[in-house]
Amino acid sequence: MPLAKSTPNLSASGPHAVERILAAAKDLFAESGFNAASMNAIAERAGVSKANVFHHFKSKNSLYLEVLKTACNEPGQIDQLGNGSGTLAERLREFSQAHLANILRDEKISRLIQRDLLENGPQRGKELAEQVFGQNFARLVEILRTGQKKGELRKGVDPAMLATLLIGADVFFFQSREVLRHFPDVHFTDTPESYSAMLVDILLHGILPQP
Amino acid sequence: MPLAKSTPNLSASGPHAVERILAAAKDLFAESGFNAASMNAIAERAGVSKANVFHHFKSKNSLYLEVLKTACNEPGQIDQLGNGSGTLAERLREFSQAHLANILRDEKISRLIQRDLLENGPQRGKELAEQVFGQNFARLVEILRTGQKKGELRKGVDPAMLATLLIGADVFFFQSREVLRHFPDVHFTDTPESYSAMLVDILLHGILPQP
DNA sequence: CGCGATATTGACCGACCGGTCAGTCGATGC
DNA sequence: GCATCGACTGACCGGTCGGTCAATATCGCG
Repeated sequence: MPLAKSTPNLSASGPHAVERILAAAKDLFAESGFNAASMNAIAERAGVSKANVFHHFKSKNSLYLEVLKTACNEPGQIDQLGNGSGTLAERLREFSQAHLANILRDEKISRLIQRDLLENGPQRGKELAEQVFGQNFARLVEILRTGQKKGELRKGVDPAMLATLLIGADVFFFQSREVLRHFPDVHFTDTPESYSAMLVDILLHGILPQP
Repeated sequence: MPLAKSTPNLSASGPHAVERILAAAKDLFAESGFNAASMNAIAERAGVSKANVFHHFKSKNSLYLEVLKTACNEPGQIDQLGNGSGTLAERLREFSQAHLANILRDEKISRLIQRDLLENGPQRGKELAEQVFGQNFARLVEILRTGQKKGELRKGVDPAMLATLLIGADVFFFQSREVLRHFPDVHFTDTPESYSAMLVDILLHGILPQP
């Protein structure tokens, strides 16, 4: 047995108990939801006793909130908006691809948030809007708005609507892949890049002939 | 006490027990999900004993499946695609508005399906694709494809992608209203018609200036 | 009326839930 | 050596879960 500094835990390997509990809780909450993920299961996966979980977190709900908080602050959730150079078309393509890749990479966190919003309704919706998504959404809208003032964007387009469409298309792709996959006409479920590319192409040029 | 025909039930008023159980189960499953909706609560809301629920449905899961089946076959879920007259623009506008209105009107069913897909994953995704959404999606794609052959639609556009975008935008609006509502830049959360209108406008003409 | 079938019920079961509690263990400071 | 403290544990609590069962109420039918 290797000697970690002060060998604080004897049950399972790796990091300290609190981190293992948080990791196990994140997995189980994301897989099964709040109710279906039992404290017994979380403790077992973390390699500690259930009582120890309650020693570190005063209740199941506080553990859940802690998981949510740390999950939302993980690196990778902050979207690279690509404020930098390039035409609007290039930047949008870049953003859409990066955004969709983020969602797919942190699938657990995405499912966690999706579940939370579904179960906790409007009240949680406000919290998520203000504390998690608000800043990034506002930044995206601002970028689009300045692009519109510089003439890169049509006058009649509402920047907030365009931002909603960009994000919503990715979110819908994420959570409906398993349905879309079985439609014979759909060929992009396994290549998110091509989905992003087609999305931005339609948004840029529209669907009417003769641009 | 009024004399209904043959007065089959003495507990609660209205339709027979089975229908009341199905209605109560639909409500509770949609509100709370499969696990959180207890058979006790369903029986209580239906005005019967829990044992009676198990008399009519052999298990909680079979009751759930029955609810899903009847819910998906309810009138109003079959989208009016507006095969009829009018330009492509008019028909798309019509379809998008009707589709979004359908989702919002049958909110319980929409939440039910959303929950089911989230909890039962890929396996249920296949069932939903084949038995519930497949026909309507294929019809929408077919309409778009014929429109493309008649030159109403740009060549480079993938009809399946456009259909996904049309449906996905509405679904995302439905399930993210409570978040979007709290973004100061967003003004369309209370007027789905304007959302649909802006959506179709962007899809038709794109976002670049000078069409 | 009586009789079989069906609808309905309250009492009950084992399993599991979130949460508590008394107490053990090992490190630290004096 | 010894008191103290946080990490940790197994046993246990009241309560709820899905599901069962024997008994009763009500029905359609001859």
